[in-house]
Amino acid sequence: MADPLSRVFSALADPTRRDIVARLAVADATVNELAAPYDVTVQAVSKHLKVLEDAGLVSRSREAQRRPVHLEAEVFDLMTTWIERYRRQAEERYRRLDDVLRAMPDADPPPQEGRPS
Amino acid sequence: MADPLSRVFSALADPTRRDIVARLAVADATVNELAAPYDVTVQAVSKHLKVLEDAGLVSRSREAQRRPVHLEAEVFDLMTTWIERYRRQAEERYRRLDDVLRAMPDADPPPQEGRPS
DNA sequence: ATCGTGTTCAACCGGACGGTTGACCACCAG
DNA sequence: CTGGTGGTCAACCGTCCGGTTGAACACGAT
Repeated sequence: MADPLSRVFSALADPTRRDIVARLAVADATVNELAAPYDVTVQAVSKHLKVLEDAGLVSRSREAQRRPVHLEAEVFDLMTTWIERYRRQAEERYRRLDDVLRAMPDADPPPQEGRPS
Repeated sequence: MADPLSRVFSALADPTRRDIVARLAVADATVNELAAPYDVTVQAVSKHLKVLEDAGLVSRSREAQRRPVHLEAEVFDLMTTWIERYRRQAEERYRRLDDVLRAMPDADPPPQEGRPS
């Protein structure tokens, strides 16, 4: 699974990982701090962090023997760009469809047009 | 995996599924039409559509014996809301950190502080 | 009633995933 | 150098996932 977009989406598909991101948005934290709230082993959390790191969502710097984890928020743009693109496209399509329906040449009269909001 | 957010992220973690969404943003299509470009079986695509449907990204209406697939773009908001929330939070955190650094009272001069860029 | 087309269901397979345990490495403190 | 603490690596386990094949279902056409 090479492509970055897949990695990011996949990384955020896990609730624990999303929660970790949420907490890192507040403040950097060490692996042990991050693992504390969950009832899984520290190793499991370390794995989660590796997934987040591979997705570019997180970076670990070395500070003495601790490895503080830091949220790398730029990658979010990758997703929002993708999402917005197709959301817009779909909305545009609605608009166009409405136009077509409204301009119906002589077909059966469209009652009040189907898609209000 | 009950929660909607996980389902949406997970659904979009697959490149084929993202491509399907991209194509559905342009126009509705049947399963066979959707399957044509890929070198996988129709059944596989049908499975992909089920995943997208369970995530609320897609709906299938019955029209004669065909089952046209339609993109349901509202679910995108679920993701963008989540993403924006933490992106903002992280940015806010940066801003605040900068303020603190700039207002450094008289503490020992922080060499360069750990995180430049 | 029968055929053809479009779609889905069911069973199976290999590989990835989330989790565990146990050993190991890196580093500071005595 | 000997611990102790924070973190990772490695091997293993059960489950999910994307794919296949083969059969079934739904419906229009003949």
